Amino acid sequence: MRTHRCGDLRPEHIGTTVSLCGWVARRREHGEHLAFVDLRDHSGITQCVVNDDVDVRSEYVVRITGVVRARPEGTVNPGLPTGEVEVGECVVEVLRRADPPPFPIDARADAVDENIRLQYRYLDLRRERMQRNLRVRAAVNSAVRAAMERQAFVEVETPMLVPSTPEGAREFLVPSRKEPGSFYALPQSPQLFKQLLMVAGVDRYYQMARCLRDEDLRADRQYEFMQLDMEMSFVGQDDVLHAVSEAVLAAAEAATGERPPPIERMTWRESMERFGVDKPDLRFGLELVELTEVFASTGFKAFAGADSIKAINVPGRAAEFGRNQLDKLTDRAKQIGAKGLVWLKVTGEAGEAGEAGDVGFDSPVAKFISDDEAAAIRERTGAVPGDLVLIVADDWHTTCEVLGTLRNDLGRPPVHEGPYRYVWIVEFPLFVGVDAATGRPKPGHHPFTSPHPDDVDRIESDPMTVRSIAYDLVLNGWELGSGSIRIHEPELQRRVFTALGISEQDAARKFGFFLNPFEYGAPPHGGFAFGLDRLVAILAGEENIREVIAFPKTQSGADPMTNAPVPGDPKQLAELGLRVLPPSS
RNA sequence: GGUCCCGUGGUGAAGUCUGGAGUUCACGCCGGCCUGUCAAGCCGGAGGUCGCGGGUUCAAGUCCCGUCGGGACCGCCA
Repeated sequence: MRTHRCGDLRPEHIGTTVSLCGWVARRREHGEHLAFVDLRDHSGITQCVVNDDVDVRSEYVVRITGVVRARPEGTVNPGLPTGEVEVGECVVEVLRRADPPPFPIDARADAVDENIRLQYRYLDLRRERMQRNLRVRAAVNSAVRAAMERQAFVEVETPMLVPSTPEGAREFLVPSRKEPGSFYALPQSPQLFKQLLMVAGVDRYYQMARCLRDEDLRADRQYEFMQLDMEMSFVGQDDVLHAVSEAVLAAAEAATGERPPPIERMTWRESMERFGVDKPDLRFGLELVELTEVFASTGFKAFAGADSIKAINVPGRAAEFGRNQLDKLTDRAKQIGAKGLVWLKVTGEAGEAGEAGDVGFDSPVAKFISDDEAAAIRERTGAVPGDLVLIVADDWHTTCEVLGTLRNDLGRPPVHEGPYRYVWIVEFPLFVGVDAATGRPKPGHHPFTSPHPDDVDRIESDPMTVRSIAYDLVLNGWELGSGSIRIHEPELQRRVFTALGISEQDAARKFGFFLNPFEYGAPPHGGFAFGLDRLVAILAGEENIREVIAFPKTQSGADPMTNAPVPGDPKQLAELGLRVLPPSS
């Protein structure tokens, strides 16, 4: 039907007769004998000149045949890739009339209520931005596959109907028709299967895996999402990191045209100390400053005896923060778990080089801070008049977390601004926090994660200090994915289970179908999984993964286009042996 | 489960704090004019359950209560 696409035509095509198919983006009529029709398809827009009366409206589907010619002097449109040429002597065939769309099919729809965009997603996707996002996604998928194939990974598909597993995210359940009252679960990840593929001798497995988790949705979380899932045998951490890096860097190059530099590494401990989070955004400063020693013998009650005292210095922004905003910062700090937040506005005149000058703090607690302490704060944070210093004193983890959150709130640029800063976070703790019910440590990654060999001795004596061979990949403050080297020896697995408070009977009951196969010869192995939606969103310059998913759900898990979810049909329910309870009051 | 923001012709906004006739702006839509425009221009027109329900009031888009929908976040996401 067509000889070219709407974004193809250039001066080199002048003189050729072409046929274009697409949607009418705009129509500019100048009386009966001259009209401009901008024709759009996924590749772009071309201006077509019609010298007859023509009845086309916005979004009509048409085929236009004409001759490519240079635009007359002074009418070139530099804003359009095809702007040096136009198609003249046009014959227009209307293939399908169209109702006026509910919103303009161009960048103006960026401002339209997202619910309406989702209700008419097929129109939203017709727009340049969304077409670009779909194609960035396709390019990333393709590059990732190619990188995995190059490295001798074998694509294996794992089932979507799996047994429910006790740990981890809430699962979607699928009722069994043949066994009423029994259910499949949809996989929150192919974790168990991929490790069994290692037992099976597959050696290197990968899959573009759809994962489903029935947890509340966020800007970076949907019920269903895609992971590059992979697992390797007879490897250590460096091998896994290298293989994943190849895929991620190839994907980045495919999306942006530029291959990023090798991905740097940082320990979890350093990330927490410097950035207060385990997914640091390295694009900006505002790093945490250590002050615990400064207040070792302080008279200030809020700081005395605190496990950890840290600060961030927000340069030059003291004046922005009135009492109201400072109260909001304090509320935010409390929301994260802090007992309070100390703020100091640095006042006065900085001294000449080497001189202290006449510098003070404007703060409700200024009178509790000694001159020596004040000088140490200024020296360590580098604070000068006009700066806002925020201090938290609490246990180490809370102090880091609160300031890390404030750091992000106060300094984090939009995700598409500035450079891409990839970083591996390594040496995560094996255990994180304590289970309120059992009083036992909780696994940081999952219960099959290998402890760091240097720390194995402390599993029993000092479990909370044991590091693991688990690692995360982080890009511009977003967690892209995580992985670990797995335990393949039963003795070590037993010790970790014991630390977790899982008895042998529990282990057999909960994980038996998974662990028994290891008895037939599990190779040392490890793997990784990273979220493709998140990677694509950042590479496409989007703040929200819904923008890179063709048909996403809203925050409440609904699809305004299909109206899913819908009430169960009584016949279907009966066949499945299900009865719906009335909503609890 | 919780906190905060939003809901006004097809679309986006103003109006809400401080109650007084569905008022306004831009885009779109319909009709007319127009031979070089390009998010064309000019003239005219149509289009509304102010998300929904209740309350206060002589009077509610505006105040109060509830509810539904959307978004950001906390919890949750081994």
